[in-house]
Amino acid sequence: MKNLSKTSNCSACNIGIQSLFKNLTKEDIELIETNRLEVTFKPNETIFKQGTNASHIICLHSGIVKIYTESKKSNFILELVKPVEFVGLQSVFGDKVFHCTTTSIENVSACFINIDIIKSIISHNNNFCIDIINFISRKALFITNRATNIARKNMNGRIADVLMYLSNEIYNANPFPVTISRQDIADLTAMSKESVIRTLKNFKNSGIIKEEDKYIEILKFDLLNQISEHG
Amino acid sequence: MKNLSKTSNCSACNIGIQSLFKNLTKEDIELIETNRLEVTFKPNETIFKQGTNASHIICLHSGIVKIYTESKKSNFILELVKPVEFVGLQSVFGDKVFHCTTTSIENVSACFINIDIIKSIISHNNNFCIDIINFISRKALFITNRATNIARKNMNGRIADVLMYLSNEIYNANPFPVTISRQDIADLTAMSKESVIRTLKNFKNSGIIKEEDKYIEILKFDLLNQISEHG
DNA sequence: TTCAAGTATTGACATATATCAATTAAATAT
DNA sequence: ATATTTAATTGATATATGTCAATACTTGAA
Repeated sequence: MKNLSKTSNCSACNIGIQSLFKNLTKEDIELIETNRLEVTFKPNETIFKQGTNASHIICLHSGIVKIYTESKKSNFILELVKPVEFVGLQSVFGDKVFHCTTTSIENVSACFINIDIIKSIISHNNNFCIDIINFISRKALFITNRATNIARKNMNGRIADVLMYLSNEIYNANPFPVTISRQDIADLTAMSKESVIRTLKNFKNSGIIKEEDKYIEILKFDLLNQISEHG
Repeated sequence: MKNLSKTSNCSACNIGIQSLFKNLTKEDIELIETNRLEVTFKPNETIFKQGTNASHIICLHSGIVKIYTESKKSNFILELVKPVEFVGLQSVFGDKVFHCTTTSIENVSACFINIDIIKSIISHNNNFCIDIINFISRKALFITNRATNIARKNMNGRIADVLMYLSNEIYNANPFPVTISRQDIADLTAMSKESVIRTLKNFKNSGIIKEEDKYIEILKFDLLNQISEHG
């Protein structure tokens, strides 16, 4: 974890209509700009640790992170997050303690923003407030879907889900680079890594996917969708 | 589903420091008061249906409801909700469509509040806004824990969890009345109902719980906790 | 280039959990 | 009170998934 001089600015991050910053005033942005802390991480470094005080959120600037709950036995990855996106809001507002650990999967750069700054903007900027409500609501629905799919689907269905998730929502590519490990996929699907490997092998043998040079390509999207639905 | 004349008022519901109404002005409460629709349900009636438009939230006034995702194969109950509590906020703000079905378990009375009313209050009452952020954040963390526990624990652990959940958070009693079916417990724990029955039987035989006249009593709380942690 | 350490793969086997069918008990309607 | 439906229980069996141990493959360090 290395603290660098600022290589970016908030306005540059504030892209796309879905940004949480879209209703900030110039002064709000300035406030964040002067109070943020830009930090870089190499792969596999801990950004937030489950159980610690939630005093900051991050704005993920580059690189993918995983968010997971830890235990002695195993980890369960709730979601992968790609830039530009915020991490930690639920914990900050829900319990002041992080319920999950956040770890870099690739080289990551992120801005730490003290929660008091966010709260002070919330207290006078109503539109920002509404944006946060929408953001956290969408997170809640996402986790609802995750819970349901884990509870209901068999291994084939869960692997089908994770493949589409990686292609459609995380890497936005097909073929997509496999920068996560088999263990990560296991932790995403609540399976053992051996079962992940076997299921992927079956999918390859059935011509549903292809893997080459650390890239996976989805060949039969419809079939994958069907497997996701019916196991 | 029967539409009654109003038998309650919002101020009476607005009890306890954790209420979502605690920062509403007199005028805000009045606005809700005049626009709410009080409705009663017998057991097993649908209040919100998954997939339909999320135009209202409810304030649950009496009786317990279950919130679950449906599919051909099976249902997965995300949570039980007891009064006084709000239902539907995540869906309203996250996607405008209900991701879950809400069904009465007992006799239920609830007020339907149009989302436009809520939004109009949000737009001028910043403290209410913050209360909603906190509320939805806590929901998100709750589901996070549910997902994690389902993903990680074996049948014994999941049944231990559900027993403590019912006693500590839903019925607030020990012994507590079993107003939900074995199938409901199965849908809460992502198990088959036969496995639920067998696991409960084991717990009874081990003297961990006792069941009499539709009441379950937890006898060995520490042991149950241990089972929840270590399977 | 070789070595060491981690990661991926495979096969054999154990086990947890679901499914199916039959029976009993409880709730509801007639 | 009796019949009918629904829910709970039980046992036998099938199946999905995990575990363990051995081997191969990558990757980065020396």
